[in-house]
Amino acid sequence: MTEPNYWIMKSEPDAYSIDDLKEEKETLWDGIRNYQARNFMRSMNVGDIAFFYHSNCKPPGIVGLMQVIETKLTDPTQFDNQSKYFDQKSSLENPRWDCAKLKYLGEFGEKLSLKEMSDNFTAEELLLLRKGNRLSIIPVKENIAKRLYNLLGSVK
DNA sequence: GCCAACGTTGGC
DNA sequence: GCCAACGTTGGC
Repeated sequence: MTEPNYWIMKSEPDAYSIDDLKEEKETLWDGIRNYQARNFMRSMNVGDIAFFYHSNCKPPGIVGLMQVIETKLTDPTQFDNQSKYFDQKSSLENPRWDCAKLKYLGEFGEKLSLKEMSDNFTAEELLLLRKGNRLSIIPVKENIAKRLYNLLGSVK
């Protein structure tokens, strides 16, 4: 077994929160409509670890941990014209968007807020962790993941 | 509401 | 391919 890759995956808790995932146990991470984020998701492997980040809330920060359990799945919402993620330019023969399936691993005792992250990482590292706000999926190097673990403690 | 830091679109 | 205009994300 090779070492897992680490990721930060963002979601607005109003749309989908760690509590939702805890209840469902696993979820299809669909609705990604940014090519760079999609490509990151395509490079995920089963067994990879993802930090669940709550965005657009007070305070924003990392709240829990997930694991990739399935990859290279077609995102069904692109074909659903009732969905806000419907993509007219995508076709069944040549789907444009795909997604991964994630399972719940646990919740951290305390949220690691963006403020605390900025206190513990250099500006350059923080930029990598946030990608200028725009990406909902971000790769995390192993040494950074270890430091996040140290700040977060273990999941419950 | 403001702003930074992008991505996307479309005319040329 | 260039570039202006516009859209999006998300913190503050």
